[in-house]
Amino acid sequence: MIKELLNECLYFTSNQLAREAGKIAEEEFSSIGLSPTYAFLILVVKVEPNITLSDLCKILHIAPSTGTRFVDKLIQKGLVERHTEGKLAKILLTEKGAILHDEIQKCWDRLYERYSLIFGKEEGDQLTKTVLAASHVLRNN
Amino acid sequence: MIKELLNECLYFTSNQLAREAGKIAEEEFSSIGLSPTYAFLILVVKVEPNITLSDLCKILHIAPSTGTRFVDKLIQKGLVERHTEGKLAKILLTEKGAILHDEIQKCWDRLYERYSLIFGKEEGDQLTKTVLAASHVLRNN
DNA sequence: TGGTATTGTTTGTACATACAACAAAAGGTG
DNA sequence: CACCTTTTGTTGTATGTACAAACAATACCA
Repeated sequence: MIKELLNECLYFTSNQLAREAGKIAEEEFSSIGLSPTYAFLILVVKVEPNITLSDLCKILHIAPSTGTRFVDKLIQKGLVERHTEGKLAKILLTEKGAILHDEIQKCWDRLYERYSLIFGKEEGDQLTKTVLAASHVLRNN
Repeated sequence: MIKELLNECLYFTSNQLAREAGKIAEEEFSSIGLSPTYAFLILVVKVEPNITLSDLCKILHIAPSTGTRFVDKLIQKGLVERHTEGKLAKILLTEKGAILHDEIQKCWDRLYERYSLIFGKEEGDQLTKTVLAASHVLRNN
């Protein structure tokens, strides 16, 4: 059957996994009204204040244009600020962003627990490692 | 470091994997001017002519609205036809679509070979199985 | 028989994401 | 110093995808 054939395709299966994982992550982060990638962006900026846009994008594995758009939206929500210095755009949290950070951290912890509950902690960790390793292998062709 | 923490998050890693796998798939399918999911849609319709939209969506794991949009675009390209019967929308290939199907099949085979080359056949297959299983586990909570 | 519930599809709208083109600044080489 | 190249960021535009609402056809039930 065609369905089985599709299930042997990594493009197909990895997209499915990402979408399922995404649904759960969105659920967990919905309480703060941000989707997961935005939340992660704030986590990164909290740890690395004054980070440049390009470094931020590298860490989050998003394209620079995507990074600009995300920052724009978070500025609109009053959660981060952009300080342009020469050609560099440095990002940092506003007070409001700093306050929200704690909530985000909690969501993140809950998300991890939820995955652990579903897969079992050991296996969940193993899965994540496997998936990460695979994406690295692909990136380096 | 924050990067390591993100790498322990399944949402994050699975999205990365999907995007990397997607890049390669898009490369392979670019010769026919379709992105992978459209190509898969044609594969499915070839095997299951007169399939209903909803069955198609189930097999491809996309939302019905997405399916409608995809079919619209493929009709525009003259590759599939939609025959509405009562409340059912049945999809089938046009002649042009049928001709393209062979090319798509070849792209698909090449894609599989390419993943196999990168990961090794055994490990590639294993990875795909693991990823599929994980997405199933998530789907059933 | 008529009314309501269910199912299947489409449309409006929105979002995450990317690429290509551009602008602006920085750095290097003559 | 002046020019070219590289780096960094932003904007225009496009794509894949989804959700919710609207719509349409059918099924069920009193």
